[in-house]
Amino acid sequence: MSIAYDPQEIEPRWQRRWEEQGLYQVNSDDPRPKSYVLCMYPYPSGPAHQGHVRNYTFGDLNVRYRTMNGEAVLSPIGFDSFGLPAENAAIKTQVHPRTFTDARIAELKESLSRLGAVYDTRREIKSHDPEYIKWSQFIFAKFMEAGLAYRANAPVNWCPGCQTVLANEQVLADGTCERSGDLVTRKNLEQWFFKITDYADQLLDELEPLEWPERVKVMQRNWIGRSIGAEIEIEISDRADLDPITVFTTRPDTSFGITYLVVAPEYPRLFDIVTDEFRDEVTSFCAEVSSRSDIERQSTEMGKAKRGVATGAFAVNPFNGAKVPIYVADYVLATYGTGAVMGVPGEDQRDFDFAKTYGLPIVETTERPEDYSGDGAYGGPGNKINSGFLDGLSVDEAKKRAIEFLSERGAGRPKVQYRLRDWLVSRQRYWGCPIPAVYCEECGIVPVPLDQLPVLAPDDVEFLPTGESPLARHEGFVNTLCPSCSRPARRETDTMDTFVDSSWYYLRFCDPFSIDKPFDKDIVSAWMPVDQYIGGIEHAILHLLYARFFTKALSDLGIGPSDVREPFRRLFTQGMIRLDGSKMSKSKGNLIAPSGYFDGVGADALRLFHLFVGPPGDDFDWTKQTDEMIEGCYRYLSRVWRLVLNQGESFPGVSVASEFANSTEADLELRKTTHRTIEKVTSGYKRWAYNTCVASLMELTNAIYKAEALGSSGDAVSEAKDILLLMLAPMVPHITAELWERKNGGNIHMESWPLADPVLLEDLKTTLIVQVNGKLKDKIEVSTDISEQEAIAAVRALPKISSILGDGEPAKIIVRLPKLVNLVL
RNA sequence: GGGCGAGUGGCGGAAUUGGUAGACGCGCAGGAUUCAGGUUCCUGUAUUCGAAAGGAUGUGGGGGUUCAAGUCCCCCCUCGCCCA
Repeated sequence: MSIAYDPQEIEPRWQRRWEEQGLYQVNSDDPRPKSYVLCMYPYPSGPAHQGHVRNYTFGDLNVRYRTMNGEAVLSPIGFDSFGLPAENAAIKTQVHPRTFTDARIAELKESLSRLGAVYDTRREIKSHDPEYIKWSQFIFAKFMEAGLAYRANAPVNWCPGCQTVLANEQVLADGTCERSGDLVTRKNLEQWFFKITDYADQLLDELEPLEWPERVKVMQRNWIGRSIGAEIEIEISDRADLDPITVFTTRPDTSFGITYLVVAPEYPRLFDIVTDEFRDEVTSFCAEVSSRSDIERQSTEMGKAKRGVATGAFAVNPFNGAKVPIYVADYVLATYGTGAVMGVPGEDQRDFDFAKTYGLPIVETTERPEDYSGDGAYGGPGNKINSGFLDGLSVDEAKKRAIEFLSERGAGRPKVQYRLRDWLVSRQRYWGCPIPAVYCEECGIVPVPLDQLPVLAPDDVEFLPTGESPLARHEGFVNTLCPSCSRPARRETDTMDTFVDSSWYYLRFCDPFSIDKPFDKDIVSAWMPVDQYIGGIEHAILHLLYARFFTKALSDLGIGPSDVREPFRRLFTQGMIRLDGSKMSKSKGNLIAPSGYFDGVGADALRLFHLFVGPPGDDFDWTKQTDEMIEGCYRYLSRVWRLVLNQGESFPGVSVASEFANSTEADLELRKTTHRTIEKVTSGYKRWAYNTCVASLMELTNAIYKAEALGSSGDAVSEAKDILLLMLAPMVPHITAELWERKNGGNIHMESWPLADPVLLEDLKTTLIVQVNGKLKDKIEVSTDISEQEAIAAVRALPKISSILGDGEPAKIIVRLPKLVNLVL
């Protein structure tokens, strides 16, 4: 009896060997077909949790599987090491964020290493590394030169908890900060933006061919929110001194149904429009609205809160000359469209509700379908009515005709509107990449030139909970010379959103060795796009949209290769791990830390569990039963261990068919099972159905045990064991490497993925299902080339069937050879 | 309110094209091994009627299409996510 399976002895040994051997170091001149497998850039929060384990198990499995399929696989790892937690810790403990972060990185690296994940370690990247900062800043400066980075005064999201400005994407649906949970407020501040809206159309259109989960694509489409419609200039009645109000609408066909106009409380010219009589009321209304969140304001359920007040002014409908009142209402946002909308209560539910509340007329301009029974607004198709020259046209025809009418009169134009806003990138924080800009009284805003990069934040700063960046208080940092005219100037003290760092790291991974540029275009072109990107669904909008924007912008600026327009060809979003029963919270932390499992059942058993527990894309609940299931995985691996080491003799290599000339019946059965398993498991790997791969491999294991008991020959058994190990190798690398070396010598992960012998996949016999009225009655073994007559005769001969039939005849016989015969009585 | 996804034993889940529902594992029960516990091995395990043979029912609920529905169609319920 061999010594027992001891992961504590095996795993560290192999982890050391993989690191020493550098097997997963690849170069761009590798003759093998290239591929690129990447897990999303992790924030180093300390030792890995089970979510990491799942993520990096999928990543490592893909790297090893592709390598066994003959590809040169780029498998890098790095750390998204800037961010608030390190700075918050600094404020609390006065430990420098770098010290704190480096310690967390070391812990996460240790976890990944103990998981058995393999990387090209030469390519490691850290966002806070001066080399990386330099090129992030270089890109920012290039964006400035190209007008893609600009400063603007804008109403911004301010989180009082984080004491910083947030991007729209970082504000949750309920108006709270995604990080701290505090209610986000509005502030007018001058900030840095990236002009992502320039790329709105490309970001939308080029989403189509990507092999991404459909729901991620849908989320991005919604986020970009392209709507096609028209801008209409609406004159203010009896106020020739005022410019018209511009409204945006996707439904110009409903223009004859305009019964009022609404502007946002923040509408810039609101107080030009308001008549003296209404001025006080409007003023107090606006003050009241400013305390409501956008979400509240857009909600359709507001209870009794006042949604709007009249301004006393009137507008003239350019279509029919009708005078309609102008209101100010909270449900119109200044930041979307023009900050003014036309009120069409007949066809828009929110307008309908508003009109009802304020006693405004409602005009229907679309003929309702005959069976229509709704009593609110109707937004569906139908012919136009009450619409002058549009009457009788369909909605689409009327849209076109209405835009023509406006264009002819200079009262409007076709217009495409986006929901996507420019990306607010400046943060009033210390632990981020400093924005490389200098304010000079003579030269204005000047980007810091390449030869003065990186701009590094000084270490001798005070971390205080004031909300002001420590950089702003550091005289030595703030005071500088203008790079352009050398006069005294002031340095920008804001840092970049950390999403900037994660927007180009995958490009740097292709060529982290360049010292005179962020990366070499040709080398990037050789590896990109990422063939398999793996991460959580929580990044469906933010990170993935920003990275796509960067890829396109860098390509246009000539920094990235012209042929790489999309970063991630295929995306897999893994399911989340939830903790069952949020009540038992105190033990949670301990429950999900993987280190206890590494120390106990080993990394292989934990990896196997994550692969086996269910479909990789599904969420799963971590429960009390989970430990027992992990134990089961460990038991299975022990079983494989005993199976492989208990053989009498060792057969090197995977055997070929000719060596099996004298096989017995049991051998043939085992070989068929083995080769059918190759088919099933290979297809499972391709479909990310790893849970069923594990099941099939367990079945194969059971079959080998059985075959040995039945006296199968060594060759068939040895072949089956080899193939079992090869197919387990990407999943549980340590035990398979150990067993392969002991059994056959050599490195299993450099072996080729097994191919099924087509001869062994052919079935001579199969199970034929016998049904009566579609219900299963019996099964018979038949040869696969059985004829219809033979099949029917065999079915009739069954005692069960003949007793059911008696003297009667079936009304109909359905035959699907060679699988099924159904007698219909 | 709109869109997308899901609902299968005590539990996690299987079932490419409609054709053996519950693979595989966990748990549980019985047996063998063991001084004993653990380990390991074998057997059983959807529900229900039955001593058994065997029968009936069964994939959230209700209809439908079909020789045949977890799978396709319609309505409804519950949960999750995204957008309002």
